[in-house]
Amino acid sequence: MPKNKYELIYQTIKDEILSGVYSAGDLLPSENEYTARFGCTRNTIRRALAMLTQEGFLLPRHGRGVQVIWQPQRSRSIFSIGGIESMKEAADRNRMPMSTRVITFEERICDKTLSEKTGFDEGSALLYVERVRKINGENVILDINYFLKSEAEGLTAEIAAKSIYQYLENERGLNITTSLRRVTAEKASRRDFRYLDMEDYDFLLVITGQVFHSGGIMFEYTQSRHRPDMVCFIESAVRRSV
Amino acid sequence: MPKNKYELIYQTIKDEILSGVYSAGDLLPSENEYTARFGCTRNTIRRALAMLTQEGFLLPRHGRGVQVIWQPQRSRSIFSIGGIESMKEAADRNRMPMSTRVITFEERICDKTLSEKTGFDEGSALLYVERVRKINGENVILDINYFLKSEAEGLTAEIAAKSIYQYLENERGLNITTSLRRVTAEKASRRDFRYLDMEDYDFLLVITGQVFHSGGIMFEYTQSRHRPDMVCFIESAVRRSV
DNA sequence: GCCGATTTGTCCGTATGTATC
DNA sequence: CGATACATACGGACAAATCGG
Repeated sequence: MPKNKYELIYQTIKDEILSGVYSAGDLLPSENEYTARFGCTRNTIRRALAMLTQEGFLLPRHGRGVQVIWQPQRSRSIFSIGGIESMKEAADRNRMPMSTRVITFEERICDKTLSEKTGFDEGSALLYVERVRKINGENVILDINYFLKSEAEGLTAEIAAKSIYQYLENERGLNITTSLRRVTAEKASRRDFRYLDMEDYDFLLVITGQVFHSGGIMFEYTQSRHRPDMVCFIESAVRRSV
Repeated sequence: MPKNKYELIYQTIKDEILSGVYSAGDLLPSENEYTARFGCTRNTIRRALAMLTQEGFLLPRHGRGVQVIWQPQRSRSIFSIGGIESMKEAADRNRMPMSTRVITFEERICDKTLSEKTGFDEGSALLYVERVRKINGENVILDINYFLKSEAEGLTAEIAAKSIYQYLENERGLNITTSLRRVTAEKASRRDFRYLDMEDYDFLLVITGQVFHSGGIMFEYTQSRHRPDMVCFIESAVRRSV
């Protein structure tokens, strides 16, 4: 349940777009019409519309109106990398049956090499977790995570099999905020072949990232290794003045 | 040269972060201090800071301040996929010598298969362009573009060798606005092997996208095929309420 | 081509809420 | 508890692009 007005408006309009109230190419009602409908100022409407624009749903045009964009690919998407979303949330969102198997759950101390790779301080106590994601009966994703142990206290292999984010947010009250992500393609390792159903692929789409919580410290380094036919999306890209 | 106040402030603060005026973990001056410095309202400051947050430079925390985030990966980055940027712009930004060779430049009519793949209407006249990007002496990127011919009138192979975006924006007055992008890993095709220096790789990182201009119509379908060691970035990802 | 209405874009000033210290 | 700092929201003004008459 959205608490803020702009979130409510954002969700309402987004639902209307997704349910097909407007078709592609249509102009949305004007901002002034929305202010009347939602009983707020243009600023608040504009904030909600800006979020939808950022996600690639809308194309606002000066003097004309705001157009809904046709998006052939969105329907086929499974995981988006524009937002932070746990695997469980993504699977739920797409109504896909997904199961998780924890293959490693152990403590590690951050050495120099690992520190340079992950950004954790040398000597930090970390939790190392490897999980295999099975979707539609196939093992297609290998997730590798390093958590800062001091921040993820109480995390167990049982919880990791369900949803770590849900535990951290609901039980521990952590607030996941922001992350940086890097996308690469990599040759599959022996470990990838061992745990994933690679079919005839010998490479992977790898998404690496750092996650910060609202306490301000980086508490997770994550790597998600996807079989290439598991497509990932950036919801939108916006051109800045150059 | 930024025309708007918020762009100027955004650039100024961004430059300060990049030049190391603040180090990682530091708190930025408060919004009120910035309003005094730039002579504007908090709204305008907040807009500039929001852009930097979106790009992953900042972590604002309620009641505390705005922290600069440490980013080990950014320094090694070449191309970002959070924004729309021409290859030439990215190369310039990173001060890397890049050259472009046009290997195909021809007209095609959109058939049913192509229409489903690209989203162009069946029967549309398209311009098909293939270009190889050489960076540091190596052919590492194969760019494949379909332009809507009616919108890219006057485009020539000579222009394609320099910068298509520059031509479209400056000469034709088109305004590139928004796009949707998809990231996959793909097996290299014979064409990839033929034109790229693949070393011992046999797969590519592929970024596919649709580009709209301010006229509201999709006028470009683009595919950028990168040798895997050419890393790409998403500048940031933000967690929404779930 | 001009004018006025509409619509989005930018910016201002202010008030209040809420988390942190 | 008060001071500070970010978060949300209000209301208004003017600019700039578009469109119909």
